[in-house]
Amino acid sequence: MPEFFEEEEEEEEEALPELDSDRVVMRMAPYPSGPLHIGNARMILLNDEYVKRYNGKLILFFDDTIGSEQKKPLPEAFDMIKEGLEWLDVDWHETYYKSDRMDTYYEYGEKIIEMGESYVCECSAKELRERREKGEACKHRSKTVEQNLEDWHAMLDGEFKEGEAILRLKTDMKYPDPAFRDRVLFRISERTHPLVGDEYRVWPLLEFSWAIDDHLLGMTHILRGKDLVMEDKMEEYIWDIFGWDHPEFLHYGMLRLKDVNLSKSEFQRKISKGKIDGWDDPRTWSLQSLRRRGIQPEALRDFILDFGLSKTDIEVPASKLYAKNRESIDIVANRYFFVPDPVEIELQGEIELEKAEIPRHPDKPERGNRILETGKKVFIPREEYEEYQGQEIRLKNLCNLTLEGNKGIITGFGNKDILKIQWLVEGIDVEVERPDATVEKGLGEKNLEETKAKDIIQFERYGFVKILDKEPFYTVFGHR
RNA sequence: GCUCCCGUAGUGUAGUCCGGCCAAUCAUAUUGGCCUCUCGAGCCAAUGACACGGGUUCAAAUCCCGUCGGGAGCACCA
Repeated sequence: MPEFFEEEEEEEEEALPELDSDRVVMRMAPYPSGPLHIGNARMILLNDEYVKRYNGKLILFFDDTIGSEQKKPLPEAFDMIKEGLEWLDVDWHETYYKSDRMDTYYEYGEKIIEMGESYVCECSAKELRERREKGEACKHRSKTVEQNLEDWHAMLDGEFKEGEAILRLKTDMKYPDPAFRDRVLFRISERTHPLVGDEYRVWPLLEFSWAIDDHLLGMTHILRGKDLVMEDKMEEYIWDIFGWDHPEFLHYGMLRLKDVNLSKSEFQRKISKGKIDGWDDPRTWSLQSLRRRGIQPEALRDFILDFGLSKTDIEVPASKLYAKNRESIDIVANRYFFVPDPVEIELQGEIELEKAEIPRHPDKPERGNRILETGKKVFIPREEYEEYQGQEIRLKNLCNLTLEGNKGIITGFGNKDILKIQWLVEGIDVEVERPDATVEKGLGEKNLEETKAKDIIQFERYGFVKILDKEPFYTVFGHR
């Protein structure tokens, strides 16, 4: 067993490119608008994997600037993110908050104005966009350093309202990449921050705050998605202004799960409107929701690390994650019968067996058998009841029968190579929460009483579920 | 439209930097067989790819040019 794992880890590491460095300091920078979800896992696990491999330092850096109206920091997100990291077995060494470092950003913001590299712009967002497109500078660009410093202090002192003034970097309005023309460094926001309240009204944008912090905290490697490649150039531009060394950038492409939507802010809206129960709703694909479904952290890690560091955009079906997870849980999950949407049928003929004995796990006989009562009246799933009318099927470990309406005419008892289905003569009410958040009801065998909450079990022919509650018996569906 | 990135089997991925050891790796998927009283697991086998077109070279998945396709950015979000 240990050998098996060692081997697998070595392969995993070889899949990642080597870093050309003997010292590694990296950071994960989640934005606290909700818990981490499977889409963030790539950023997290790649960082963690590299740092562990090089015995480096990993910093958790909450990117909690004020955000936007559509993307707000959420007070409970901070703890949910840490909870997700712990679940994923990520080791980090220090924790920082952007909102805690505002004075540092102001200090360097002022420096960059003094160096004549930035200016306070009073254009509206619309004007700015139009000029950026045309490559035209506005009149504010040519102000003197003294005027800019004065306006900057006016911004800080609250003399401008939200949207009335911003600090922009002087790159070049003719720069070929329109995205790079005089980007915004600071802007005014009158929203209340969940940690620092109304203490600040001028907030840095990520490019500036990162340029400062990545240098100040001695980052050696910066891992980010392809969607943020332009931030590389911004950071380099700012580092050059201050004459600082450049850390190395690593990029990964966009990861999409087929048929799964992964927007944190969208879920934030739905949750606040009450359309979704909470952050562990299976539809959110948050780490919390995956844990709830019985996904194992090592399966997720395996799944993600398999993609390596490629810049290719990928779309993978969730079934790939399930395949990994099955490797982890198949051997631990004991088997039980669950009859979804049960239909009662009456057996015709003599029943030979008083009890049916079925192993708890087909590959682990040492776990013993579970015993099921037999009887004339048997519940079977409606799906098979309807689909196999007139055909011979087998009640697993009990008997063969031909379905004739609500009657089951017994044809024999020996094992036979026909469809085998689960059945019960008695049982307890069981609910299964499906990945689409609907709840399927059915009958579960009485032996389920021997299980514990949090156990992962398999309902034969149905799939793996995690037990959440025993009274009432409530489970969450993981996958087949 | 402009800028940047990417393009290996159904899906991912190794190999691309430093051309030959690549008639191309591994996983997953699919199909068939074995095993198993689950549509689970396991075992064995098969299927299946270098986007296209030029060029350089004794030799190209690998280098160069072009084309096509996909993605990202062009927010006072991250």
